[in-house]
Amino acid sequence: MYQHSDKHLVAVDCIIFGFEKGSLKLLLVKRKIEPCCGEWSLMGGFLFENESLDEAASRILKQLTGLENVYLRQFHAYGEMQRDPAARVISVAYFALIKIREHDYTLVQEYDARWFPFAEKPALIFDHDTMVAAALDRLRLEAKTHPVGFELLPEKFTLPQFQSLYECIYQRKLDNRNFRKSILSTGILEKLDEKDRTGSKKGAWLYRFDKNNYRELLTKGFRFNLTISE
Amino acid sequence: MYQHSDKHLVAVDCIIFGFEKGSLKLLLVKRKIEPCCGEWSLMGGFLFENESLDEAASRILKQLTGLENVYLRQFHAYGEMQRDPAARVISVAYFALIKIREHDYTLVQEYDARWFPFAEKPALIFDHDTMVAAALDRLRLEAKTHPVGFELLPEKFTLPQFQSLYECIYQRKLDNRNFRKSILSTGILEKLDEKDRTGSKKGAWLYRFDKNNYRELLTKGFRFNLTISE
DNA sequence: CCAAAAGTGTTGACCGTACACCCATGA
DNA sequence: TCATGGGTGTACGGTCAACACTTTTGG
Repeated sequence: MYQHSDKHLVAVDCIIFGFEKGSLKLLLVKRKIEPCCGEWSLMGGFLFENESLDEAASRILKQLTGLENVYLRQFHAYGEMQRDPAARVISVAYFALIKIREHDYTLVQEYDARWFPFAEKPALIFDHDTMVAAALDRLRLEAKTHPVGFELLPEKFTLPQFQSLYECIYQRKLDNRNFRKSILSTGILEKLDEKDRTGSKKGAWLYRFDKNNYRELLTKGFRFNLTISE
Repeated sequence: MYQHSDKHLVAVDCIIFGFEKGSLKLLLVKRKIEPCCGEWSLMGGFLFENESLDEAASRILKQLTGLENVYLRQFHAYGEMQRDPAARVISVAYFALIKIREHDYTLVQEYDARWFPFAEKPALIFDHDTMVAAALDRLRLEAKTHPVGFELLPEKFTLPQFQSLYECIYQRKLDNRNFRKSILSTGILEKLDEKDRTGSKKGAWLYRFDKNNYRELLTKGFRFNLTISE
């Protein structure tokens, strides 16, 4: 079947988001092959004959971070003729949300990779800047209607941290009273009996994402909906 | 470069939406090649060496409908190993919104294609049912925040038609007073001095999408936002 | 005791939603 | 004159947005 049709190189590129010290970060690698060897790029790789696109994305993410079973979503396929000057390559882009503290630092070093705060991101090869911009758009969309913030924070986190994450994602100051009200009113945060005193002398209460209650609420028709007006 | 990497067949499949006689429709073709010859499927084709994904989608849409420059958006790439039993094929899915009256009926006949009301859609080959469901989800998302309804209606249309379209998309009855209020308040509809009397004896006023005013409004920070609660 | 971050309530404006009757016309 | 679909306005409740001071504690 289909013998006479053209075949193509298919790549998968991963936009890897993290959050640390109050800023949203991006994991980038220094490219080791031509063309554009030595320049910054997204982590990517070619699709194998015997794996699905999702499997390829997981494989590539694991290669660089050591992580599995993290939040990873396809968001767009890029297929312009000249996007890679060396060859005609179709690239399917995925974005991942990971907890920075949990990834494998040694792997990142091996790959000559680095975490960049979003604001300090260098120019990337090919159409990777476009991909990053699209991924951020998608993240913004997701973060309003799904509790994805938790994917980027450690298991225990404070409300000021949580708010700061949203402020990074939307590049905007939020009112802390309104933010707390709306996030707490969802009932998906579990307040712990511990404080985090690294950020202040008074200390901030730690919370945990109550996944079970979230699932429970979903079945009752609840929809996560943080209102952040554009 | 990249000599040792696997190459793949890449297809593009189009979910083609239309709206006619108060129902949302889907343009499907009867497949002419094995496997699954004779079964209903989406219109698709393989990506050529010398065209981008978007170009392939336009080409394939034009092949079947004769239309160019219509609303056409990529929404997902499908890459499961076994999705096509005959070969390993990556498929990039696009959805199109067209005005049924404007398409080329003879082409559709040549291809053994047919418009199906959404509710009467037959089972499709491979993962095409999944694609259709995903496309509808995407259409619902789009229709809330972008004035895509106009892509499916003739240039001049009545408010009852417009409302009926939204009722089809969201599978729900809407209150006509509220619907009119919200759509008219956007200021992107231009009321014409004509009535359409095909639907009733009284006749309904015809409107036209005021594209220029819409663009104008966008620059002023306006965002289309029809509130249709899930 | 002071600096620095955490935490806490109220009000007004706007928006979404619910709801029922009259109008115009051709048959 | 009647059946059919087209068109119209209001009131209530809930949600969003704006806003400033007190608390805690380590240094």
